[in-house]
Amino acid sequence: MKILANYGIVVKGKLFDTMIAHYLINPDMRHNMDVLSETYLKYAPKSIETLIGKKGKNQLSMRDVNLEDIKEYAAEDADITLQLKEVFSPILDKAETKKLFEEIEIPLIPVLAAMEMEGINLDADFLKSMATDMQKEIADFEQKIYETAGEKFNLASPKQLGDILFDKLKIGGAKQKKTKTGQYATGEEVLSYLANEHQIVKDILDWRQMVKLQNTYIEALPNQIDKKTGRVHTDYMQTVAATGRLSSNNPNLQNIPIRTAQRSNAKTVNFGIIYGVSAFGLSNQTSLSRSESAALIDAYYKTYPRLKSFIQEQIDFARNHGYVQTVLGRRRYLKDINSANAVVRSAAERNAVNAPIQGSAADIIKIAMINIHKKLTSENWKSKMLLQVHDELVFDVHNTELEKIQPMIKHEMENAFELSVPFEVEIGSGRNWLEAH
DNA sequence: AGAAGTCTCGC
DNA sequence: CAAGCGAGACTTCTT
Repeated sequence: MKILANYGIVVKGKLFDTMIAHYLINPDMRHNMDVLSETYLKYAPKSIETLIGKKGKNQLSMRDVNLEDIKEYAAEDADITLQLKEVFSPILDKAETKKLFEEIEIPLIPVLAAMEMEGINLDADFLKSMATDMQKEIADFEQKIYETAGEKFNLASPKQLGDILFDKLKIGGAKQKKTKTGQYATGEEVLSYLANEHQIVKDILDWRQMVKLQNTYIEALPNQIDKKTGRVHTDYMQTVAATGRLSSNNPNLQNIPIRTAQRSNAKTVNFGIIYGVSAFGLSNQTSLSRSESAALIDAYYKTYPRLKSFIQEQIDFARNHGYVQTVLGRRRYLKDINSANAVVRSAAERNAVNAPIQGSAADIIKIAMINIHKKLTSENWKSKMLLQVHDELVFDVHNTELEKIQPMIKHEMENAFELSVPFEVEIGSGRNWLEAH
């Protein structure tokens, strides 16, 4: 989807793979992991209280704060500094955490504020014409679906849809998955499984995708354009995600569909295994059978003996200390790690593995952002940093700086923090976000 | 009006 | 039972 009308560059770091390799101390691992899982999946069908806050509390927005105030970020009267201090207060006595607070989170505030205030350009004309085309297509699909169903109903209601599909049309037989409230489940996973049973299921999947794009992005984003600046200005939340990631809202610019290709099979497998996916879960997602999935997971552990011990070490550490931590000492407290309830405890154990990987990646890109912003301002670059999407930074680049700025940004990303393995970074440019990928 | 539930977009 | 972290659109239930 074409979003930016500016010239932009995107820098994307292999943060997830790098963090795993770092923790497992095997520099070649990220490549081997791809090869291994691709080998297994080659013939498979495609189908296949943290340190920094709690959800809903202490949400920080940079939008309403005067940039000049933020620049004086150490000042006691800066709202955000006070809020951050409140969130951090229980752990400010710990030396390592104090360092994280003072050297990462506080210096990040003016960086985020500048990005929010800079805003981002939307190609409003393009979105408008896209909305018109999309509206027509959505209406056509609705017509077709209602005809097939033999009645009109609220297609956006999973409840009504479930009754039509499973009670009236009796698709997929008698035994259908239910949600926790007892209505039929009609999620993507369920419908994809039934797609070959009835054309209406395929149509509903297509309709859902179009409506999602239309309502969440194509029509919603232009409404978020600021009248004064003509751009959209997201709010970055610094104290929401349990792992230390940022989040973005009003609008969320971290979930813009920028590429149609999802995640590769290898990625799905790597991702799942590190986070403790079961054979059941993997087979659901990849169309591998349960036993094939179990064999794949087993092969992973055999190929990477450090993987199992890393997982066990994280769990043991969490049991002993009540928290796990990232490379910079960012903590995630896991109150359920010793729970008697196996489901609850297992979830905490997966958190113990996930948090240091996801959180360390967040630490490292934050350092890179601070350093890049420092260079952009002190060296009087005209280009601006616009967005952060977890492992990716997006810049609005002045034409004259296009060649010169790329090595600088790449270098700052790759060298933000020294790990036991190199951190690989890709960089691309284009006239909009899509082209730059 | 607000909360809860369901679903789907991103990394 | 069954992969981590988010935001948000929409429907339905509760107050």
